[in-house]
Order: sequence, then structure tokens, then C-alpha cells
Amino acid sequence: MTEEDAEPIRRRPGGRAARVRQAVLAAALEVLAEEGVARFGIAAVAARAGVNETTVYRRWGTREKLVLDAMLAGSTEGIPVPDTGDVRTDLAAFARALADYLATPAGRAVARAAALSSDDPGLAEAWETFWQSRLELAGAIVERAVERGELPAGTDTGLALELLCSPLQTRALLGHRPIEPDLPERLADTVLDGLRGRG
Amino acid sequence: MTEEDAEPIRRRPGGRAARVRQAVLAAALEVLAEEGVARFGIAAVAARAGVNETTVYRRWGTREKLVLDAMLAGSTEGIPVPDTGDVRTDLAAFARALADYLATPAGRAVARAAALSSDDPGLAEAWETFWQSRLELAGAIVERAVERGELPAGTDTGLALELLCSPLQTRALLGHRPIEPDLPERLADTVLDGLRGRG
DNA sequence: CACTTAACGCAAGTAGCCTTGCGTTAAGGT
DNA sequence: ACCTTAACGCAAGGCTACTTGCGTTAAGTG
Repeated sequence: MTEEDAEPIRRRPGGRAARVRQAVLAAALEVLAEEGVARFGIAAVAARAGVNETTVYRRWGTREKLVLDAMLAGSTEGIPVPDTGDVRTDLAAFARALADYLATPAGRAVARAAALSSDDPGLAEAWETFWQSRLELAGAIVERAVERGELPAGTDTGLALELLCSPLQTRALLGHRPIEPDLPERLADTVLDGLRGRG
Repeated sequence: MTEEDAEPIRRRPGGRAARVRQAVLAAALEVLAEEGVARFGIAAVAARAGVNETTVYRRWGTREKLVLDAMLAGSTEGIPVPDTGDVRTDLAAFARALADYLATPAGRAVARAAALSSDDPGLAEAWETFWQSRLELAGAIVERAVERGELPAGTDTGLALELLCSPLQTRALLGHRPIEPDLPERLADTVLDGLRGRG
């Protein structure tokens, strides 16, 4: 099991390589947003980046890996996590922001791309951590609510966010049905109080 | 707006045509379950059905349409809808059955196929009605609960099922994270009583 | 049974995706 | 400034999905 001690293989992170990388990743995000996942091709990305096709194939190999890398590198900023002091307001606002994002071409494309590449175990795990890191940020909403006494101690943060976000993601993924304006609020209400209502 | 009166184009639903159709659709479901969506190809389906590739291309045109047609024709039976007299038990059992189905290769493949072909407006609408018809059957669980007084009148049946099923669908679609054994029950509990619990 | 033609099989051809070999450019060390 | 070589561009080739033209089979009709 030789790790990497046998061959030093000095990399060259500076100058041209980094420039090419940035250009390709930026172009990938643009093509993804404009053309969608189905028409997303290496050729289009390479042309827009002003780079030869071969370079993209050698560095990334497949469409799926390129999309994943572009997402990991490009979208460091995520959905804003509100903090108004009220759980219901926070959850509704976050759900609304997520719904708006998923309504954009880029948002749709990202969700589709993740669904596409979930066959490969390695890529699926990478996407999982990607989503996980995003949801952990929003977990603060639930945790703050527990501290304020709005939610009981021991509340499952992951389950709460999954219930809130999954309906939106599912609609974006496999439906053509649009997300109604009041859906985020109704989701927040039901997640908090259940179908039976309060009391 | 000529409907279909100009060209009668007498179809031939009997005999060979129907035989070929059934063979291809059955083969499509098999290939879909065994190879997955990514490796799903017209050639493999045609070979397994004992039919020439050209025939499949001429009748269905694209992979997406073939998968959709195979699903619509092949899986008339859906997830069993329990009726135990208790909402919580019914919802948990249905969620569990759905989770089990999504864990099978065929279930995963179906979900992925729907996500793939949701770019085409026509196909997306067809898939939407497909899911819709499945969820309407399960809607009986909520409606019966309302009649029994377990749930308040005016309960949103669609929202209830969406909250119950979406987390399972989302995990199957874009994660590698498995569905924990107790997840269906926890989903049913939270959907009914909310994060704040009962009382 | 004879006739029309929808539906199928066969084979050749096209196009897009991806790989490979080789020469060239430029980054990083001496 | 010089050398080594990682990284890129170019061009040719292979592979797979898909299309098209044409002859053949068999379903439906009188």
C-alpha cells in the first residue's frame, strides 16, 4: 500500500493551472444554469472557458465530477439562516429562501446534478457532505429554539430540517408542479404543531 | 386545429404489435432494475426483448419516454394502503412500505428516472400525474382519520402525505444515506404531533 | 383468398462523447 | 539564465447512441 511517498510528483498550483481551473469551474456553473443538466456537456464548458476539451477531460474525467467540483468551489455562500427570535418565523423564512433558490435555473440544476451522480458511491458521499454542511447551518434555528424553550430538549434537529426542506426539494426534483407562495409557511406550521394542530 | 379526422391512420393493436410492446416494456423494467438508470440503454432493452433496436427507437424515440411508458403500463399495483383504524399506525406502515420500495433497485431506478426526465414539460407532467395517482390512494388514510375524528376537519391531505413521503424520496434520490429502521415511525409521529409534541 | 399497409428487421450512415499520442508552453527549482 | 517536467493544445481515432432508407413480414379489410 504505497501512499504518496514513492512519487513526490511536484504539483504546480500557481499561475496557469489555477487560472484554467477557475475559468472552467465558472464556465461550468454558467452552462449548468443556462442549459440545464441534460444539455450540460464538456465541450460547451471548454468552449466558454476558452480552454481545450482535452484539458477538461484530463483534469476532471467526467461530467459528474466536474459539476460536483464546480459546486464545492463556486457556491461557498448558501441559503441565509434567519434569526428573529421566533422559531416559526425563522423556519418559514428559511423554507421560503430555499424554495426561491430551487426555483432558479441554477438551483434546479444543482438538485438534478446531485440526483444524477448519486450512483457513484464516491460522488454520492461527496454530495451528502455537501448537503449536510448546508443543513447544519440551518440547524442553528432549531438549536436556538430549544435554548429559548420554544422546543423541548432532545428535539431532533436533522429530522426537523428534513421535514421542512424535503417537500421543497422533492417538488423541484421530480415534479413540474410549482411551489405555492404559502407552502413554506404551512410547512413550518405543520412541522411545529403537527396535523392535529396546537392544543 | 385538426384533431384526428384528417388522417384515419388505422392502428393495429392486435397480434404482433401488442406482443412486441409487452416484451419491450417488460424488458425495460428488468434492465432498469438490474442495471440502474445510468446504464439503461435502448440496445440492452431491445436485445432482452428479442426485438430489433430500430423498432424501439421508432416506437418510443428516447430513453425517457420508454421508461415512463414502462412505468405507467407495468406497475399498476402500488404501495399497499393500510387500514388499521389508527392514523399513526397507518401512516407509519405506509411510510415503511414506501421506504422498503425505494430501497429496492427498481424503486431507486424509478425515482431517478423521474428526476432525469423532468426537464421535458410533457414528460414532467406525465410523471406528476403518476405520483399524484399514487398519493391519492394513500390519501384515504388521512380522510378516514378525519371521519373518525382523529384529525380535524379541513386537514390538508396532500400536505400530510408530502411531509410523510418527501423525506424518504429525497434520501433515495440524492443521498447515499440509508433510511434508518425507525425513521418511518418518527416521521409519522412528528407529522401528527409536530416537533413540540402533544399537549 | 387477395390486397393494402402498419409495423418490423437489416444494414449503412451520422453525430456527439470520450480517449490517446505527440508536440508545445510555461511553472518551479537550481 | 538554464533545465526539468507538469499542464496544455492539437489532431486523429474509437465508441456508443441515434437516425435513415429499403426490403420483408403480417395484421386488418373486402
